[in-house]
Amino acid sequence: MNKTCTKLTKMAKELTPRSENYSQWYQDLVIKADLAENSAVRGCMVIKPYGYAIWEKMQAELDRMFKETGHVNAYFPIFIPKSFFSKEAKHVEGFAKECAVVTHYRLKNDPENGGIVVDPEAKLEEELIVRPTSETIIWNTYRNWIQSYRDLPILINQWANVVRWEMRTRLFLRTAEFLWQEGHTAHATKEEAIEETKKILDIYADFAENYLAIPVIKGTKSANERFAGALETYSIEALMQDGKALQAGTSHFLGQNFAKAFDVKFTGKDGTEEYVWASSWGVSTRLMGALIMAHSDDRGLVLPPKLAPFQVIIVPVYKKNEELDEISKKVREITGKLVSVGISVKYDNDDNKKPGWKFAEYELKGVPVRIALGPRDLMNETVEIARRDTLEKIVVKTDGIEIYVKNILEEIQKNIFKKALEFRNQNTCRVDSWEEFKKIMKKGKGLVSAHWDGSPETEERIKNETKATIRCIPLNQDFEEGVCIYSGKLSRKRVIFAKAY
RNA sequence: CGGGGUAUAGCGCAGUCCGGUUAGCGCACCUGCUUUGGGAGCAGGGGGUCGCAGGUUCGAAUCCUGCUACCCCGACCA
Repeated sequence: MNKTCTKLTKMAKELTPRSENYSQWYQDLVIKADLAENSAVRGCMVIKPYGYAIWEKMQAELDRMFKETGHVNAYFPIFIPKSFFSKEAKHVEGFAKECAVVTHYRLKNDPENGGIVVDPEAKLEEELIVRPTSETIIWNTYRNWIQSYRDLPILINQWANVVRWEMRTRLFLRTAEFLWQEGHTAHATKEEAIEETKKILDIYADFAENYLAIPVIKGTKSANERFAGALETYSIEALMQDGKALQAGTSHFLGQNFAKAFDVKFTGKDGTEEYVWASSWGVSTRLMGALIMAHSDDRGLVLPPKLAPFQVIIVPVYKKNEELDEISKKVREITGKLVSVGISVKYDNDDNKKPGWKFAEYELKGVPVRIALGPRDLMNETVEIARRDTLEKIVVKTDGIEIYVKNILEEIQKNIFKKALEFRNQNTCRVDSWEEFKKIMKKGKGLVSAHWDGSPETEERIKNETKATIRCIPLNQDFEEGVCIYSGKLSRKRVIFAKAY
């Protein structure tokens, strides 16, 4: 029984519930498009080259945004001594149940049964936790780096893998091991740390909307959903095509919790000693899942041009080899023009595959623009251009093609965001009665904006009765008098409810 | 950890109820010819410890027992 396909088939159902042949296309997508396949390791993923190229594009853009705002990259160990981990009470409570633990450092041959066993002699004095997140080991390090206000702020980001031994995994959305970036900043004042937390949230929202082309809602988390060890968790929340919400990125204001746990103090200008203020923030390969689930259609992926490993695929159509030579010559000319305006291009002149096969293949891979070029075009000085988002085809003159394609790419980027936004608008509603709320949640689709009395108990009861959770308390909203949908108590704000991944 | 399912070629599956020659089908793969503007056609070919270990039987993919792995629904989840 193939794990990959079963899992992906299921995921495809979630992606495109309206599609009849989802499983076929998604298997094709993932296996042929090299997005990912499950490895033998429980709940982990293999990201194949094409999928990884998308991740690299994301990395590159985010990295640039971080650096433009004064952040630098560094790297810390994957192993965290157990004692570090338990220093912040809430933190350990939040992560203890999902940690991989290293207890030994050596194997040896098994003389009795053959094979290899863990050498009992090689037991570690202190167990090591495979990082589920790096706050503890980083703050333990920061203690040695920070003495004075002159050492602050520290604005460090780390690109790394982390392991969370989830009871249940979902491809891309919740894997046992995932790749991410985690920022860990240290500040002299509370205000500065909060400002940093919000600044990063803005970067994430900007990235989600302008690169991933996924509209997001910025907000704060309720106490129940807050990061273990944070005073405030900000997040961006997105709506997937199956109507479920996805937390796409988080930015945490940690207060002085970790500074206190790891005794990180600094001397201020006035000579007084104070604990350092902190933020931490991250986005992960979950964004790959978001990208797939937000835009895919029955033909496969739809990639925003800004994140496509290549934006244009050129497919030659020919019968004889001499024709291919002619076409290839023309393609070199066209490629040169496209590259000159910053467009990335791939030319697929593989003789083993027919044009029709290639058309379908690159649609699965979500390549934004396809250019087909055959003898007919050579004669007329034209090419056929096809858009992935609308599937429209049009024949245009090769003269000035670079401007034409550049415009199309920009249009696609805007258009898929617009589509996603329209979908979200259609699937978001304001609800003021408990009966209506229950009815909507029974269908389990979409975002619901409703009043909540602010108590964790009410939140818990709503969750138990409907499976809906508070995704976030949106920022920048006007106060609005109302009554809690569940308890009837007074409320001054609406919050976003949804079923979530 | 509870409930339900699955395990047969690289992938997707049929065959299991009711045991019986040489275990099939589609895709993929290899060879040849014809094809090439939307996943080509024909002909031929290769590939299997039927999840593992026992048992019943003249005979087991099929029945029995045990085990393992995976999937789904819960519990859990920044």
